[in-house]
Amino acid sequence: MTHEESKKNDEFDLQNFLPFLLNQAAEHASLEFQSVYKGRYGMLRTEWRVLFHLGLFGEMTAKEICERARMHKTKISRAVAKLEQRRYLKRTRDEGDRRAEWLTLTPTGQTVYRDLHGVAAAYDAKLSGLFDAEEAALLRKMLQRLAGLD
Amino acid sequence: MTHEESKKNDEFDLQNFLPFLLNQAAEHASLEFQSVYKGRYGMLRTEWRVLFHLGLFGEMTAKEICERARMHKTKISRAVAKLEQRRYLKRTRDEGDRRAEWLTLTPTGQTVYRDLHGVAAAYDAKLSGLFDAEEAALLRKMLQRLAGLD
DNA sequence: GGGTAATAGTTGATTTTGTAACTAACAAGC
DNA sequence: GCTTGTTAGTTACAAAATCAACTATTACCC
Repeated sequence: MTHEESKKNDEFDLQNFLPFLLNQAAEHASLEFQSVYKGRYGMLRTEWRVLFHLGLFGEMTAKEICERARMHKTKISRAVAKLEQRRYLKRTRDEGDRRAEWLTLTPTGQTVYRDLHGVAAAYDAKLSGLFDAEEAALLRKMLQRLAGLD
Repeated sequence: MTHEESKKNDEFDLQNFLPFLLNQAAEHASLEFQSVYKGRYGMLRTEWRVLFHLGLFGEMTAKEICERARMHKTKISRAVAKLEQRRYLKRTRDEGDRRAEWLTLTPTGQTVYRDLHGVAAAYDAKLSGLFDAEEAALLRKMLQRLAGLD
């Protein structure tokens, strides 16, 4: 059986398997933007995400970032350490519960955030521009559903 | 400024940033299925993908899998080694070009593939079932576009 | 209040991935 | 047919992700 035949017999092929497709799209969509925060600031994706959360939501604890970003706490812990080391954020112990600490961006961190936020917004617009407005809105809704975010 | 306020002021928020959304959806969608191939056969995602390619397309070289799956050749190389070790596939040198080798599933490999293929198809149907038919078709088309697969 | 369990966050060991350099085989030009 | 360049695939080393165990603190509850 040739490749073409086996493809035809199979109505379920790889190009249509949603987990695979989603992964390909996600990887591809991350690539271009990744080169910006990596290139300009030597940041990892984990670090970018933490920075982005703090920039968007203001003061947060590591635990809150875990939940929102759905990342493991060890990843957060190391990303926070790196961002602190670069003076992008500062930590403040919660005096009410001394296990927790509040994270906020320093002025430097905010500058970096604003820069990257701008790039991100532009890139998002570029991606959205592949579709017309209703399609793009529908896409977001479907992705949120698939991600279990609704 | 409270979290809610800062969210409202920002028309561009994280829940709508496509690379983030895509990533969340992809991770979430992979999770359930991942537990099957991991749990039943102790396979990694890379290995599952190679197995899937060979099952769907028949005989292939590592290079062809690289291109189709968009995975780096070292990942393929290691996944192939693992699958061979478990006797899921066998390699045959191409006598025309002795650098290349053809990979095919063994009967054992085919059995595993058929099992996982069934699970994957069912899971895909479940995910697609979150939307009506046209929406699901549109979603696939949009993801292919985002992935640069069209 | 003392013991047990739970929680926030960190650290260390293991596994997996990514990057570069490598081997072996082929190709092209002269 | 020898040199140079390219390609298929592997291996070695560095970077990063995962998993388990750990510290410090708080909550429960008898």
